Amino acid sequence: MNTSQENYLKAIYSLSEKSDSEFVNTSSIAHKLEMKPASVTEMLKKFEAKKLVEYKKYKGAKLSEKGSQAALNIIRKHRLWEVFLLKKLHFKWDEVHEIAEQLEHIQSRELTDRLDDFLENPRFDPHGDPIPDKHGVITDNRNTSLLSEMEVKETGIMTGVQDSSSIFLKYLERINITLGQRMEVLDKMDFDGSMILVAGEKEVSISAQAAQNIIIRIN
Amino acid sequence: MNTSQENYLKAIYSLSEKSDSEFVNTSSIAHKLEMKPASVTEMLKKFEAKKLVEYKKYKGAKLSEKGSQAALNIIRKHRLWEVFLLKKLHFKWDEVHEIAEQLEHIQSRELTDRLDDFLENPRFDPHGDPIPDKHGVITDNRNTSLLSEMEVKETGIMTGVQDSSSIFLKYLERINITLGQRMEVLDKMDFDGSMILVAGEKEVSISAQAAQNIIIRIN
DNA sequence: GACTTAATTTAGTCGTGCCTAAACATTTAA
DNA sequence: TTAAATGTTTAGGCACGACTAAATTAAGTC
Repeated sequence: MNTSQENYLKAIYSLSEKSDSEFVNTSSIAHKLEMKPASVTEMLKKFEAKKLVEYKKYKGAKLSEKGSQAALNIIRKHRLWEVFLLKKLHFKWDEVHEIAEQLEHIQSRELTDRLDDFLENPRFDPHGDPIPDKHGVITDNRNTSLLSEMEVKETGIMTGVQDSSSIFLKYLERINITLGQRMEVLDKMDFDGSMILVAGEKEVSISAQAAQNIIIRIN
Repeated sequence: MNTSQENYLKAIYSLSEKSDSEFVNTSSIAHKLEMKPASVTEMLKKFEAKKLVEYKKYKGAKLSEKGSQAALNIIRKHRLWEVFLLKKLHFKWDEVHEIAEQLEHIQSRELTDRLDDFLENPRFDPHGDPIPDKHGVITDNRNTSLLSEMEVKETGIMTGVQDSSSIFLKYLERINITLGQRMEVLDKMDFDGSMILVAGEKEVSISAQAAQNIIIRIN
């Protein structure tokens, strides 16, 4: 299993998380990995042979138990390294993703588990995503919703983002929105779907597009 | 520049360090990388085109300034990660090399420099090898010799090993020889070249082969 | 239900880094 | 100084993971 194949597994995992149907189709994987659908088809056939996925022609692929475990292991490594980069090396939260993309492919079970202990077994990464334990189990007890789905006067705490691209994270930092902040929805504008919030102490206006990418734990 | 090419650079660097002639030949590189000479020839031609080495047919290759800097950068990363694994994650000194072989290929200048600071700018790795600084400069002020070259009654401090294979390091651990230990040569046996030492507090017998792989700072 | 459109797969190609076998150059020894 | 032995390069091939273009299947529309 090399870096390329691990990236396929991650892509399939994250797409199947968000999609309603069981199978993820060829073109969505291709789009996510910035490759051509033809290349994806080839790889899916190889994965089928290795029993990492169930593959149905013209329908797509679904991770097997073995494939899921492999994907979760990579996600675990990615998120642990992100914590390391932020907490120990003091990177900013929009800088960690790119480097973790490389570190997640380091092969050593022992390393991952020791890193986990060194970081004192964090349960969430800097973007609020839960970190699978060494058995691949995610205990995500967040009662979550997207900011865009909240009603006026509802409150909650920002626990994560759906888009961890540098460009989005920089935007959030610029308008003083950070993880862990309590938020209350003051208004939703009919005009463009933008929202007015109290975030931290201040009043903030946020676009509909941004609100669709912010995860809130309601309470 | 990928992992394979970085390994070539490292191999050329370490061979040219030990050899007397300027150029390192094809077969020694091939032997070190466990590849066939034909493959090495091909890669050397690519490196020549990239101006990483000077390549002379039937003679071998010599790193250019650019090639040396690239090699030193990889060595710097390798040794810093070894320190991290030993000091922070509490791996044993014979376990760190293998994992550092992977970590050394992570590409991020910023990461390397931050790691250096996090580790408080160590000057030597767990095997006693000096760590190049961010400009690729090695300040190795050790007045070194091989244990095998010491005379009876000479003393010194063990500062490194030439062979960092797990099998050798385990052997040293088993006979209670560790880095930083003061050593005095009590006897050299004509029979097989083995040596009797005081290492730490105890008397130890060590084979000629092992003594050729132990670096001592004389004083 | 036939037809158009969109998605997917197949077939064939390419660059990379490795290989083997054969040709060639250099070194060593007679 | 030439012949043999050794080391190096060249030529051709292979697996891998990507691609394009063409063929095929599925889905949507009239």
